[in-house]
Amino acid sequence: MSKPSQQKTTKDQNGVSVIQTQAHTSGLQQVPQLVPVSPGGGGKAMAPSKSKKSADKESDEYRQRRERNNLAVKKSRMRSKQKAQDTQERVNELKEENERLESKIKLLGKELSVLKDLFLEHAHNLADNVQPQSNDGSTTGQNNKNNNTGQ
Amino acid sequence: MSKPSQQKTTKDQNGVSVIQTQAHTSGLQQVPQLVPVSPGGGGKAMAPSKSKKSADKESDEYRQRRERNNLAVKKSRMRSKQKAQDTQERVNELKEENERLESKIKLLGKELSVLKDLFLEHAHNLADNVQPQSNDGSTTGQNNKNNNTGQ
DNA sequence: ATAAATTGCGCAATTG
DNA sequence: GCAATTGCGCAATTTA
Repeated sequence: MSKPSQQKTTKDQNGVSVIQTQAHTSGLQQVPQLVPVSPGGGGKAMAPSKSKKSADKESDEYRQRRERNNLAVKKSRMRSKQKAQDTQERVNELKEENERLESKIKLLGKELSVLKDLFLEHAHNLADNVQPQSNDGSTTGQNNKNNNTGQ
Repeated sequence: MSKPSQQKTTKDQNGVSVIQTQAHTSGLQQVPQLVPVSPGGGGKAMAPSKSKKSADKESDEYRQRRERNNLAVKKSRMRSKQKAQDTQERVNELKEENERLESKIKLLGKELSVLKDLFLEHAHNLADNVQPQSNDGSTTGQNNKNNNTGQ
């Protein structure tokens, strides 16, 4: 998404950036104050006055644009962060759901197992009692042929 | 993941940076005006010379530290991004797994249903044939009492 | 006390 | 033209 353009790791593509902000803790320091101007090429040497519409710096226009952008940046970042958080939450939710589902599966498996056993038992009963009667009260011997551990 | 520490959302903990910015949204705007240094503390006014080891700027030390930090920052951000991506992937995986589990549940449910039906049928057969024999070849009437739609 | 890691922020180049 | 993104560097903090 969006090429990183060609911005090498050129250390300081910045050129200027610093305006005069800075100050800070360490006791502020001087002002960098530099005017970028174009580097080598055929720089147009526009007078420091207002060439055109004062697109230089300090321009009201400029300042305003910067501010707008800063705002947009902040917003964008906030959204980004939020999204990441949401994603994380989604992971947790899904994990929980997964556990629930697995529990359910286990349960169903057990139920199935029980029913199957019961079933087999009866089947055998029938087989054994092809001809009913007698055999006193034994609960019909339990046999164990198939352990039925499906899955 | 790392506490957000105590950084209020104070907007500009920066110190200065504000040039004249602010304003915005609602429209009001007031002049920021820098903060008057430390309140009660002992304001040490060290001359701009070399307060110790030239930790000012341009210092080799400074430059080196900056570079190191820049590197660290880059690394950190990369990791962060990667993590986010991984999280997203995890979401996808979990979603898939979820679907699989649900399928399995559905299947097991069906199996159970079948077995239960079969079971009931037999039970009824037995009940009807409390006294075996005769009754020719009818498959023992099928009754339908319980529809067994568990859960 | 120190170096590395994080985090908020502003700038500028791109994108859409 | 403008808002949204994105890479980058700075400085303040937090961790280790």
